[in-house]
Amino acid sequence: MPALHHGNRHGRSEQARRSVLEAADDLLAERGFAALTVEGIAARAGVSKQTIYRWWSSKVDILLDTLADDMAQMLTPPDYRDLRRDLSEHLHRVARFLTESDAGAVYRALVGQAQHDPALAARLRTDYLSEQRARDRLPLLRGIERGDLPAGTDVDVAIDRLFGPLYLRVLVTGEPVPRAFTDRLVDAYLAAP
Amino acid sequence: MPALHHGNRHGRSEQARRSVLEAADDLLAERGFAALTVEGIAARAGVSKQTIYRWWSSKVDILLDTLADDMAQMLTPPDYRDLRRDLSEHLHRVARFLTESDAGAVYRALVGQAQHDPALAARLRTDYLSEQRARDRLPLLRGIERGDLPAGTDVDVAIDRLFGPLYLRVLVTGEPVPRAFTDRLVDAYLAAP
Amino acid sequence: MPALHHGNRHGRSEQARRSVLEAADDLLAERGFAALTVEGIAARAGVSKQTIYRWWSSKVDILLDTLADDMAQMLTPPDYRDLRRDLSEHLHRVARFLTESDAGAVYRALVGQAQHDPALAARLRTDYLSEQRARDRLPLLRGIERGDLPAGTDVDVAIDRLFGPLYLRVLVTGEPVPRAFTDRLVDAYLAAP
Amino acid sequence: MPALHHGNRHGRSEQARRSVLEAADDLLAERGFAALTVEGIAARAGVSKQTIYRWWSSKVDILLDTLADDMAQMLTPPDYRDLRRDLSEHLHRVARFLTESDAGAVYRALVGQAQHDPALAARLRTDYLSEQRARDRLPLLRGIERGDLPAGTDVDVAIDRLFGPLYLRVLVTGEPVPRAFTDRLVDAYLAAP
DNA sequence: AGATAAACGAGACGGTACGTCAGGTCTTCGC
DNA sequence: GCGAAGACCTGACGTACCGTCTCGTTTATCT
Repeated sequence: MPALHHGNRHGRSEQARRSVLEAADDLLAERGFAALTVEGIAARAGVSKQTIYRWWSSKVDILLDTLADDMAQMLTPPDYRDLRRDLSEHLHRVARFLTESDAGAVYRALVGQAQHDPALAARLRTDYLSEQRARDRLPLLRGIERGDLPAGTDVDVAIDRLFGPLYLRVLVTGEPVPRAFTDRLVDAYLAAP
Repeated sequence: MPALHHGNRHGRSEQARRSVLEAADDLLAERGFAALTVEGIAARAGVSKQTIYRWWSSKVDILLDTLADDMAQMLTPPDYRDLRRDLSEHLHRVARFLTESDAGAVYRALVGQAQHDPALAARLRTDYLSEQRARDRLPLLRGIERGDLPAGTDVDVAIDRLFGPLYLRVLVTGEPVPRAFTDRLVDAYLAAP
Repeated sequence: MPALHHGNRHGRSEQARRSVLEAADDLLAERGFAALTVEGIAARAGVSKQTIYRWWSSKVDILLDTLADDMAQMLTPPDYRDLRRDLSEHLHRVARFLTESDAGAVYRALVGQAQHDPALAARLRTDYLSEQRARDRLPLLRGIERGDLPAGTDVDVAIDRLFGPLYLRVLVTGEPVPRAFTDRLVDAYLAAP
Repeated sequence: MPALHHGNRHGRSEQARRSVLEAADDLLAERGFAALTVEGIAARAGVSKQTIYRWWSSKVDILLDTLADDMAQMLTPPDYRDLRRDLSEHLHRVARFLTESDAGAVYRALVGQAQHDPALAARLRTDYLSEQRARDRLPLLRGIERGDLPAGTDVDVAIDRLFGPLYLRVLVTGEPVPRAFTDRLVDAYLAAP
């Protein structure tokens, strides 16, 4: 059995890194963002505060770190070679990510915090949202290639129309986002693309 | 000249109330929500902390108080007896409210905070968003009455489709929301209501 | 029963002040200066760190505060109208203060700390030692007045000769300071004043 | 030129040892004992913390190490075969050691620290002060041998009387210790030995 | 000429305490 | 009785060092 890692010459402890990310995730889920503290994360992770501050600049920074992998994994659109189905499935997955997954809770917390913190907003956009936007474009671009959509289609506006109502419900009104709702958005878009 | 009010036997000081609301508004605009503290508001307003806690439960509560009047004032839709024009104008006003006004900044801060604070989320929805939703429905209801829209139109989905993309830009991507964009949303909606 | 004091407009809590001084004294006696921390004092006194820092600048400052009264009380020389007896008694009292009393332990800790901290050294000298020096002079001045000592006696050197050996044992060699020893110092001084 | 030493099989690096002792001495002189840290010494000496902890147990231990040689060198009493002159010269040297030399600063810091640290106090006494006491006795013992002092002279009390006032000024009152003062102590002692 | 093993630098680790800040509560006194 | 003032306890902040630990390198000595 490998002894517990207590630092070495070549870089950080992967063990400590994982403990921190898991502790942050768990505490966010259990108590919410407002009750999330660096001290609490350190205690839960069995890690010293200094170790956290050595590698992350704030609790927000930790949450961003937990988010990186999950988003690409969960939010890559499928390719059924069928525009309607691709959109329907992708929207549904995004809806489930946002409303049901732990990573979605992290994401909502960060978007909320970004309303108070322009630096976080900028970082979210350049590092996360732009990649997600690139993934969201894929089904539409494939649709244009196949001729299912007109050549001149404004893909960004399409994405705003398809996903905007979903974010409105998730972030503002708190209404549920069932498949019937997301499918209706697809219908509306395809009726007047 | 009447001396500054320092308490009396007949109800609260309107002066203190206004100082607090203004101070909160100003500090939010100047430094942002994260730097907004009850102590800072008290100092700026020339009021004691106790006075604030006597009448409001938190800084969020103060901001809610500043919001109440402004929203009804700024976000009541006009009535040109023309569905397209009503929607276009109303969406444009909402966009300007959200992106340019001080009250809009307060609103965004509160929606952000609501991501971390379920009690605030609930209060926002019951006390503010539902009223706003009622105002948003008016142009569409009038359109249905006039026969500009089919009788079975789902007004709530319509609102989600019209305003969702706008919120997506404001709260998430940070992209501007020019009139051209909001008009395009109206076009898309009217093309497939 | 009077409720516990939790602050008021005019002045500090005497209760908090006493708790802190007692806690500091106790902890010094129990664990020594090195283990004395502001956090520990706060916890023991049932007081917040903030309250300590509001009124004292450091643990050293607290200890100085505990010392003020005790020194004048314990170290005022008696007046038997007899030089030898006055000196003998005063030296003995100083020796007991330094070696046996709690206040003496505080004093030794502060003199020790003053070796590392010039600001403390200066403060000790101006605020405490100079007053003690004034008290130490009294028996000798009375002896000069009575003609028991020559008019030109250098009182300060006399004090150095009488008390120096005592401090050497207390601070450096750690040897005991019995009455036989202090009396011998008095004898030696009176033999060649 | 030999490359910098990075360890060898048998025995420690003399270079590292010297760097550490010098760094500790310099930092004590520059910033004082309170600001002296093992990390600071390591950085200044170009040595790793581990190397320090391998050979010394604390910063105090390092300072003790710097002191060992210096004391014997500087504080061995001369032998002029003249009691008054021997004592006068030795007292003067001790005074200069304590007040003017770097080693004296180290010594004062350690005596200060010993007030908070019984283990250090014990070690200082057994390893350093007893040797110094042996040196201090020499002039007096020679005086007794020569018949300059009575055979029954209590040498330890003599040392306390001669050196005590000096320590009082150095450690407590901070007054200067000029030759006139030390000579006066010798006069007083010889007048009533 | 290796192989070995002690001592080295670097630096990450779990901790303790620091001194500061804001939160929310309580008490006094002036108007 | 309201409001200003401000002291209080609580709890988290981010920092400085502590003393421990591993790692990969260097180098004197022993095969």
